Amino acid sequence: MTKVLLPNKKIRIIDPESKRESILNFAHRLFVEKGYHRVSMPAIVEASGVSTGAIYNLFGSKENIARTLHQKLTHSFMLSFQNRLQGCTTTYEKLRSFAELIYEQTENDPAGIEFMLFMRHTDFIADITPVCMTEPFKVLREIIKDGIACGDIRQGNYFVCAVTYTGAILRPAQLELECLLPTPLSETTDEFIENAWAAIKT
Amino acid sequence: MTKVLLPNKKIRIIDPESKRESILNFAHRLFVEKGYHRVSMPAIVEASGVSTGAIYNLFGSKENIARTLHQKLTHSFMLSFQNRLQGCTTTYEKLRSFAELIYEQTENDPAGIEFMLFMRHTDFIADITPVCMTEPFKVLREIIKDGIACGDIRQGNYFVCAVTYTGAILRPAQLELECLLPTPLSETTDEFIENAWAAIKT
DNA sequence: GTCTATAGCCCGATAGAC
DNA sequence: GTCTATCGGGCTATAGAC
Repeated sequence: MTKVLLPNKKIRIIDPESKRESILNFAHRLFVEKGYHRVSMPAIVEASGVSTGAIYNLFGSKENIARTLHQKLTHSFMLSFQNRLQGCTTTYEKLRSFAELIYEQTENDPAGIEFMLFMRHTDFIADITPVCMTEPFKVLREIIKDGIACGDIRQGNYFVCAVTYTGAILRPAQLELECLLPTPLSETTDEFIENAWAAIKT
Repeated sequence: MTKVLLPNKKIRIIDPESKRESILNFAHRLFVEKGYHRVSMPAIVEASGVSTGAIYNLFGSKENIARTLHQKLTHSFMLSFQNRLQGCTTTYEKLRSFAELIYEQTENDPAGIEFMLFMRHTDFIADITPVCMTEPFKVLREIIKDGIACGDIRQGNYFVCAVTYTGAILRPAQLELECLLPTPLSETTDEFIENAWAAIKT
C-alpha cells in the first residue's frame, strides 16, 4: 500500500481495497438517502474522494456498485443469521432469532437494512435475485417447513406461512425506517414478534 | 369536443379530458413496467399520442403526472373499500373486506395496486403522503381500535396490530405482482386472510 | 492503475408559430 | 390550447496523458 500526498491536493487513498470500501460506503449512503437514480457518478466521486477513472476501473458502472453492495449486505446478513441460529433449538426460537436480527439491524444499521430489503433493486440492477429468494429467506422457509412437520406450526402451505411471517415481521421495520411508527420499534419488538408467531403457530 | 384529422397525420384526440385520461393511462403502464425514472417524457408523448406541449399544459411536469395518478388510484380504492364496508358488521368481516379488496384488485388491476401500494413514491414525488397514512389505512386502524375495545382483538397497541395485519396481508400481494408466489394468490387467499386474523384476534 | 477533461447522448422543460 | 423544434444542462462513460 502506497500513500501519496499530491502537491496542493487532498490526500488520496491509494490502496485499491480502501478505495472499494470508500466507494461502496459513500454510494450506499447516497443511494439510501436520495434514491439510486438521483445519485450521479460525480456525486459519488466527490463523496468518496475516489476519481471517476478509478471508480470505473474498480466497478465498471454505477449499476455494478449497487450490485456489489447488495451482495455484500446479503452475505453479511446471512452470516449473522447463521450465527444466531446456532443457539436455537425450537421453531419458535429460530423464527424469533430472524426477527430479532432484523429489528436490531434496523436500529444499528438502518441504511444496510433499507438497501438490502426495501429498495426496489429491479428498478436499477439488471438480473438481480429478488430479496425473498436470497439465502436467508430460503433458510427461513426450511425452518417453517420443519415447523409444520413437527407440529409447531399449523398445517398448510409452508410458502404461505413463510410469506405471512415475513410480511408481519418486515413491515414494522420498513415503517420504522420511514419514521412512521408512533412508538419506537425497540419498545414494540416483542409485540410484533408475538403477533407474527400467533399468525402461524398451532 | 372537436375532432380534427390533420392531413397526412394520425387522428389526434382534442377533448382535454380524453387527453388527461390517455396520458395518465399510458404513463401509468410505463411507470409500472419500467420504473418512474426510466420513463422519459418523449416516451409518454409517443405512447399516449398527446404532444409534449399539451402534456405540459395539462400537467406541468412529469412528477405531477405521477402525483395525479396516485391521488386518483387512492381515491378510487377508498370508494371501493367504503362500499364493501357497508355490508359488514363484525371486526372480522371488516378486516376481511379490506384484504379481499386488495387481493381482488391485485388480480383485476395489478398495475393499479402496484403503483398505489408498492412503488417508492418518495423517490419521485415530493411531499407525497406515505401510503400507510392515506384514508383507507386510517379507516383500517379505526376498525382495529374498535376491535380491541370490543374484545375481538387482543389487548395491546392498536397501531402495532394494524401494522402486523397490513404486513401479513400486503406482502402476498406484493409477491404475487412480482410473480414470486409458487401458488396463485387466488387459491391461497383464505389461508392468508386467516393467518393475518390469527395474528391479532383474541 | 490513476488521474483530468470531455465526448456524446438524452433528458425535462420551454419558446414561439398557429 | 396545441403544435413542433429546440435549448440548456447534467448524465454515464471513455480517452489519453502520466
